Amino acid sequence: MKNLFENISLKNKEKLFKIFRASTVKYTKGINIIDYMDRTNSIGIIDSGSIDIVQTDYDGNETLIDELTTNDIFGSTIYSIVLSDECSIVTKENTIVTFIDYREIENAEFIKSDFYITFVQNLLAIIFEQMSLKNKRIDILTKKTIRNKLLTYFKQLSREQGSKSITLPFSLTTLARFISVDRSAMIRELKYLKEEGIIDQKTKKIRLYY
Amino acid sequence: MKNLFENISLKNKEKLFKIFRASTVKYTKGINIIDYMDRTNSIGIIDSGSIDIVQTDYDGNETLIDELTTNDIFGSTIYSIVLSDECSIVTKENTIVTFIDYREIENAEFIKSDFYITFVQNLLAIIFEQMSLKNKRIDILTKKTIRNKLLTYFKQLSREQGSKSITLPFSLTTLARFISVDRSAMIRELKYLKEEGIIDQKTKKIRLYY
DNA sequence: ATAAAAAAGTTGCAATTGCAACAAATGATA
DNA sequence: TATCATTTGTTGCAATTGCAACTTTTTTAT
Repeated sequence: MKNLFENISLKNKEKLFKIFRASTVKYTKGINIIDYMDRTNSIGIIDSGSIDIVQTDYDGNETLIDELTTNDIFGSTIYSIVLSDECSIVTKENTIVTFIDYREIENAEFIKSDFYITFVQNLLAIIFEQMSLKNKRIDILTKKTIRNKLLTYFKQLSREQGSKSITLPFSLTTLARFISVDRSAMIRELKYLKEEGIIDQKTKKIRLYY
Repeated sequence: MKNLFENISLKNKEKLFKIFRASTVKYTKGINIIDYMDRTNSIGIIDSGSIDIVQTDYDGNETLIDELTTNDIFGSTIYSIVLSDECSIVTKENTIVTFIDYREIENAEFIKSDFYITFVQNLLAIIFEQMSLKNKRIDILTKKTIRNKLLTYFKQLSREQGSKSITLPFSLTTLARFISVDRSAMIRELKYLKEEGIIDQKTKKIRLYY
């Protein structure tokens, strides 16, 4: 997967940091990043680690909006909800984030230098990748039954991993949150799929017979 | 909303078209675009009109993957499913699409010219907008009840339109597809929300009391 | 190695939803 | 303005799902 500063020398990376008023920040586990960032014009790119985007309702209920990992992007431009008060961005582990000031993409002084163009192209590539991920998730979420959500997800993984035998990239608990269904209901549905001989499953190892 | 060729002169637009091997194509209603496009390296941007992205299963079932309108972007880079055989892109009305060869973003000869940079920035702005839309839709789709899906969507609209009195941008039938629930069940839920005094609704006009 | 924490798996039950099959209202078109 | 098409609205019913309240297994940390 592409890195934001791929093919850019350390020296030029430093220049870019100046242009974009960028900063790289290390957070420990359980920090609410939003307290530390300029809410309006920054986008953050995760260099390593992972974060949750959590929305808290008026009555205290917490909804997991998104879980982000390496190379994922967040910021008010992308998550319009972040602008609102109810939202928090919490690190799940030690996490390194690079913030850039989005406005500077439009008025940088080094705009015609090679490294600037490389940077914008890297950013574009990352965002395309992100778009693809979002579309895949929407493809799953629009399915009306847990069964179809699971089968859609498995098919995606099967295509990516090039095999009918796939390995889940995360726990079943996380999968349930990803496809936004009740965990116990999801495991029940997995049981049915096994009983009907449509799949074989043992924790994260799944074989598809369809 | 930004246009891909905003602030670019007609002359430079033509140059960009050459660089990106771009072409603008007009389709009449009901055409499957995918038959006409380079499947692997093009992205299409809708200048006007609208299209459906439809997936056809082995047993002939059609699933609406997405409905795209002006400035929406599609292509194998974004919709990985498009690569697969089961997917078709069908115009819903007379539609104008601009195709660009994505690879050329990386090796264009006019890479340091102003119009090239303007173009890439326009593209970036459109994609950020798209990302935001996708995130909003995911925010809705991850809610577990029709009621919460509706209320989440209404809240989004309310924020956008800056009022507790909102107007749906499309029909209730389309809304049901957008939030991916059964239409009759959705209308039933709207009825309950009205009975409980949480909203007022009459076709596309909705007033929020929460 | 063992305690603690997280994940996996089960089940009963009530609530929600999708589906089917309608009727009524609204909009478009010739 | 008559007709056709689309959208809106209704309801019964069966299937699916979420929720709660567990037990068991696996993983992590000291």
